[in-house]
Amino acid sequence: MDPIDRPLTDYPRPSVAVDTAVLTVRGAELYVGLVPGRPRLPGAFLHEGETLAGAVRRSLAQKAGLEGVAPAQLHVFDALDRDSRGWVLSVAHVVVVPAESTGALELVPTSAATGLDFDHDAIVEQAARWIRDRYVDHPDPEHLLGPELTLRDLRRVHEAVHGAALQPDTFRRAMLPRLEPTGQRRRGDVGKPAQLFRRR
Amino acid sequence: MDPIDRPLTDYPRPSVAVDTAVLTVRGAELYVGLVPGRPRLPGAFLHEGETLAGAVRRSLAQKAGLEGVAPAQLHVFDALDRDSRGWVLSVAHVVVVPAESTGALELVPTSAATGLDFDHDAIVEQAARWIRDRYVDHPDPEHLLGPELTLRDLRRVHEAVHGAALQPDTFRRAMLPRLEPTGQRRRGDVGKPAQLFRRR
DNA sequence: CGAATAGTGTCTCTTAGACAATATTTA
DNA sequence: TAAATATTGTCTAAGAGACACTATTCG
Repeated sequence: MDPIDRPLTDYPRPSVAVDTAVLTVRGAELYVGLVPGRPRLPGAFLHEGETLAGAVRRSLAQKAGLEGVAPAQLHVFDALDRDSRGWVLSVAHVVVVPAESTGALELVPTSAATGLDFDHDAIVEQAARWIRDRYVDHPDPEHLLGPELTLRDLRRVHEAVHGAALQPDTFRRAMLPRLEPTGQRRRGDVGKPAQLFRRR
Repeated sequence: MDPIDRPLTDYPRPSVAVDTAVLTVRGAELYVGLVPGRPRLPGAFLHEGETLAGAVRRSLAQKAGLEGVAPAQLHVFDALDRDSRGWVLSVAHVVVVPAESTGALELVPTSAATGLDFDHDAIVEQAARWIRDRYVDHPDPEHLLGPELTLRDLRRVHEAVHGAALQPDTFRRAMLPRLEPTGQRRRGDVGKPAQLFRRR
């Protein structure tokens, strides 16, 4: 009999956890949310009848009061000694939320999120790389901004995600083909009012 | 007590499997290796005390006689109904081997590898995307070719991976900065002998 | 008006892509 | 010599990046 067709009960099974890097942009920096008072990302064990994304949503709802997130998978961490309590695989996830919606999490700049429990340093690093890749080609794929945005708003987000200053004129020309002008302008600030755009 | 700190025994655990797309290039096409006589990728259940990469290596050694591969993770498939035998997560992997080293696997062009068991169609698709991304910027990151190669060899590989013809001159100029000339030429074929290069 | 921000013109440099020409081998 | 392949020259078009200039608002 082919091994893959043997009954499932023949095998001891690992515990499977999810751990999630909740990312957001505030000011000019990329932040990650930690469990209040602890140097670790929010996580939970996968329950029977639940998907991985479901476990992520449950853990974020419980630990941070966050609802309606869309988790993306990063990597499975499987080092045999990664958890002193036993055999635990962790499926790392990333979730991106607007700055107002970080719930009870403690925000720390990703660059300062080191010395975390388990292999959570590596998860933060992978999550930062993941969001950087996402924002190379698209204006705001994770909806960090509301539906109407100016090029300045957008550039601030990209600068925080990218971790470097961007030239306003080059950035504008790169993003314009992917934006829809609303015909409106944002008034009230000093300076020439900026056009408002929608994501295309 | 924080849920993540409860004893592990409180939770029912899933079975965890690995399933691997073994990719290679033969002629002008990208192939994937299937279990002989079955419409599925080689796979196995994760055993206690074993890493995921270890399980991949074990399954490929057992089912195909393949040794010394370096598996890369793609994605965890976790649909609740993906396996009729019960609760099974599958961690999809990809492995790239030279055309001579495909062991006992049955090679099928990736474009023709549809209608496979479980969610293996999706794994093949992701594996093909993965290798395409790997070969965009590097001459031969997965060592599909031997240590000494001509630009023609390299272009054939890229054409197979990319699934499209490439211009010899443009390709040459794109790859040259990433290659080390050996000073040797390959003789014996018709036409001007081509320079031999090494990966830099 | 002056400061601040938005937006455009334009120049340079690099690169991709294509076509053509030259170079060197085998049969 | 003819056919085949390697390699280089060169032109064009597109795009990134930088700098300077103009436009429009608030205080």
